[in-house]
Amino acid sequence: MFKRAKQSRVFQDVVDQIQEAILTKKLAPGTRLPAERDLKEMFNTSRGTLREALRVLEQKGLIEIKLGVAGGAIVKQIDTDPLMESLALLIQSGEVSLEHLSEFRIKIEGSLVELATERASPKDIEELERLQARARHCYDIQDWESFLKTDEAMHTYIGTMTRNPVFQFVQKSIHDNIHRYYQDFLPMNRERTLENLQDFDKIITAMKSKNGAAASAIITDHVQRFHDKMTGKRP
Amino acid sequence: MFKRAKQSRVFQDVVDQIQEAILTKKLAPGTRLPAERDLKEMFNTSRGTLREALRVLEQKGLIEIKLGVAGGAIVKQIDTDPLMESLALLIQSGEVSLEHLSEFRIKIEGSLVELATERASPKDIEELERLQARARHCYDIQDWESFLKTDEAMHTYIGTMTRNPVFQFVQKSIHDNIHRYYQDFLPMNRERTLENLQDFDKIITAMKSKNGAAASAIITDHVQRFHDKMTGKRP
DNA sequence: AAGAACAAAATGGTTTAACCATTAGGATTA
DNA sequence: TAATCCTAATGGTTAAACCATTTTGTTCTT
Repeated sequence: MFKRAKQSRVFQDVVDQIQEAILTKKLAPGTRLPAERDLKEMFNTSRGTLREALRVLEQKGLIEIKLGVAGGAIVKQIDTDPLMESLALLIQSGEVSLEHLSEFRIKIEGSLVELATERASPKDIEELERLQARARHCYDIQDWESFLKTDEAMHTYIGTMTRNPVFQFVQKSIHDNIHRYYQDFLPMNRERTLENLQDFDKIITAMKSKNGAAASAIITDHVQRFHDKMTGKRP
Repeated sequence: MFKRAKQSRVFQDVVDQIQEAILTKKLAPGTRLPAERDLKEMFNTSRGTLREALRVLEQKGLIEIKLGVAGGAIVKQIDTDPLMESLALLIQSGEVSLEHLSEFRIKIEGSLVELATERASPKDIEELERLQARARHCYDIQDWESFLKTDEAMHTYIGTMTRNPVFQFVQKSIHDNIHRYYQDFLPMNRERTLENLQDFDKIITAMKSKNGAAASAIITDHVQRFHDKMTGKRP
């Protein structure tokens, strides 16, 4: 029925107060908080306790701490980095496997591409073609590592095109984490890379003609093939 | 080209060492770390610095700290709570809106229900029917708050049925966050609640006959209607 | 005047030693 | 036997000092 009353953790109270101020924009991104020695006076606490609070806020991605004179705690623009770090922990701990991620991709990436197609601006298409050209160059000089990076950038950019930060986070974190362990499971070679290039050619073509359904179908198949290779159904 | 060399932050080194030990299962969940006064000796550091490290690990969700004798830092089973907290921060900061979340739901929840249908065990269906009965009871006594909680529990349970932690996290975090701000946008009433009940009746029926496509279609429509109401397209 | 070298000061990072608050478990008592 | 109290281990907090880094201004050299 009731929750246990708040334990007396002074630093938690400091965290809450500063977090509240940041979330309600009383402290805008870029703002520099007072020095630790001043903050400790304001909160009527010791410097050690205050620093524990700052450590927590830093870990949450709400502030960034710089050294030296003119240094201090600076309010950060909130981003998805802490989210991605948490996901990486789940993967590294084995709680989430690459197969799990890959299965999720199969279900989501088609919808994502469809949305991106609907909302694509001419500039977006240009950027995709620029990335695709770079990928082709990497293929030509057989630089698989750079190819993978470009591939990741393309997927991530398609996420951006949805104009929806949830999709953007999903896309970024999936590909960031998949690529981090890619080599262990599925080393790139000439054949796979070429297949990848051709798929993206088709996707960009479909996007240009605003054919979201087609683009979705192509990438879903693309992802499905990747999943099958990884899980060894078609080794 | 190069990253700046690691800054001398002793507590970060302590964090890394303990995190490494946890992720590689050298420290299993449930294990109790030595007392702070002992750890500080092992790492050859001061207690303050050590505590900053513990604070970070606690924030990451890797350990839990208990008070009193026989207390201390206990290795936690990693879960999705830190991920959900990060998402909540993004929402509270306005970086992600409920409309963004809702749009994401429309695209994903159909696939999720389809997967859940494929993998549903008889026990799962029983559990869903139990929850549905509870929801009906809440409807009968017009307890909208409990109804919402039960509704959230059903969605979350369907996530569990996918047997894929990624879907589980997505479902949990979406509904946890949507319901947190539900009342502000869309207060429940007799009509909406009844509609909700009927939709779930259909979904469970479709699941029982292993008709994933039908279940998917029903919930997608359900979510779409919710989204339209919230964004005011059909007020 | 321009640039290089140096010095000063502010700030975060760390250390030490002490005391307070909480809690499990044993000792005591009714 | 059961309730109560005491003890000791452990996390939480405080205080004062010193170290390390970095910006900024000053001085010296050419």
